[in-house]
Amino acid sequence: MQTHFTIDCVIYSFNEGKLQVLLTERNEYPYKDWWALPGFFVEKGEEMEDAVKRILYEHTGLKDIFMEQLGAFAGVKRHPQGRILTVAFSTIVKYEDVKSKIKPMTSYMRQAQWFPMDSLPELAFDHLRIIEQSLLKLKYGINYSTAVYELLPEKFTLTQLQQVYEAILGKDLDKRNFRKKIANDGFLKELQEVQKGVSYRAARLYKFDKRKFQKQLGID
Amino acid sequence: MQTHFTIDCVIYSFNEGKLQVLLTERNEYPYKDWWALPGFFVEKGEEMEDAVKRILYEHTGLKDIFMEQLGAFAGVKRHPQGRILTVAFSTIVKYEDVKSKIKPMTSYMRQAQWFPMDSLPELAFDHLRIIEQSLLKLKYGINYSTAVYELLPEKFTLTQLQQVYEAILGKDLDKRNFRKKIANDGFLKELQEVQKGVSYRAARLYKFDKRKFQKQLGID
DNA sequence: ATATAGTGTGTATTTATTACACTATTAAAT
DNA sequence: ATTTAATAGTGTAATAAATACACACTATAT
Repeated sequence: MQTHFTIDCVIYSFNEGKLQVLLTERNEYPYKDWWALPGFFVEKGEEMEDAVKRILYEHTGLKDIFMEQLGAFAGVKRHPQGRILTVAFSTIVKYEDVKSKIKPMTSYMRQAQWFPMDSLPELAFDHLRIIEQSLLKLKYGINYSTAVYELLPEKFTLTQLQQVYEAILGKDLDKRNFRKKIANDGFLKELQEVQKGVSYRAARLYKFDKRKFQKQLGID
Repeated sequence: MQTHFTIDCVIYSFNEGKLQVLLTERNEYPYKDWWALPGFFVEKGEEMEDAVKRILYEHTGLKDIFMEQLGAFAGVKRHPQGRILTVAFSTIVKYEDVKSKIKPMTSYMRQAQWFPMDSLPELAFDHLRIIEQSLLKLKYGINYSTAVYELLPEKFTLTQLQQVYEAILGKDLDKRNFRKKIANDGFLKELQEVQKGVSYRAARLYKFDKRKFQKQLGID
């Protein structure tokens, strides 16, 4: 038996203290004018990983970003025109790296736009479910993945890092305990630099040291 | 674009102190005479969850067992005849519940047989990769799922439970610490019954109390 | 000078994790 | 009746990790 085969992509970034998701406005039936996850049909002979990269590139101008598979959604009724199996992926990009104007790339989609996770519009198909499931995965893996650092610029303050944790976990953390945990992990490189352009005490900047992270994880 | 659509199923059980996987011998090209995961094409209009149930039933005679999706495997080159997308699932059954003779159900597959995880035969397609990935998932989720209890009979001893943990984690555990952890979790109901038919001191039997487990998990 | 907003720090308590060795019970063998 | 073989069952001390909690410091804007 054959099925149509698409991929959908949950693209995260972090801005204004909030986790953001990239959505596009559909220009085709069904769900014309609804917001949906960026996604397309996978082409004949195309690896699905390449299709994800393509979508990411078309919507953000970014390349070579790691993407994680969430799973297949294949309900017979998820699409009014019969089964369309979609494999959902999630990827994380730095907000600042995405060109300010995201353009419509095909006739199927109008514009693309960031939405904060806590105020999503109504979504086409089962895309809300996909996003929810993806967030759960992000949450459970937060300490075993580099996701939080991919959401931040190269140099960041501990407060920003804490905000990313809080956004993903959906709860506030204690500042002192958080810093103790981070110091204890030892994945960060402290820079001899501080934040600029703030009208209050400037915070110290840090970098993520991927090598140390991988070494620590590898030992387990 | 359309693709062929199959599902493959990693069916686990536990016997003789080892985690076991059910495999079938292929009777068709490609990979004729190779061992492979039980799997089939999903039929038109059939939910993939129903296809998994069907396969489980055909191979074990069992129904109504929970199954977990592992993800889609869709490499263009995984099947010599062009892309065949497969969604892998895993399920767990009690060894004792499976009829002793597992019969071939279709012309595609000859026999089905349990193999202990630590001595699998060479496998068709990317099925070894699927099994490995599935085991990883089982391992990481061991404390947050009911998997271990699904591998055991309704009444079991603490030693049996420990063996299941050891089989999944792939390492030995300390008996006293293990029992302390289990007692501390509080998911087990101690029965006024002991093991029978053993030629040494009979161990106490326990039951898994699913309600307590779910309550505990829900509070988080 | 002072108001503002966020930075940066320590200690005590509780809770989990690890390491470690002997006695108790039963059925079978003698 | 006694011994043997096989597994069940149990506690404590040491260490490490997680939590709860409050105030002084500093850069900038006005």
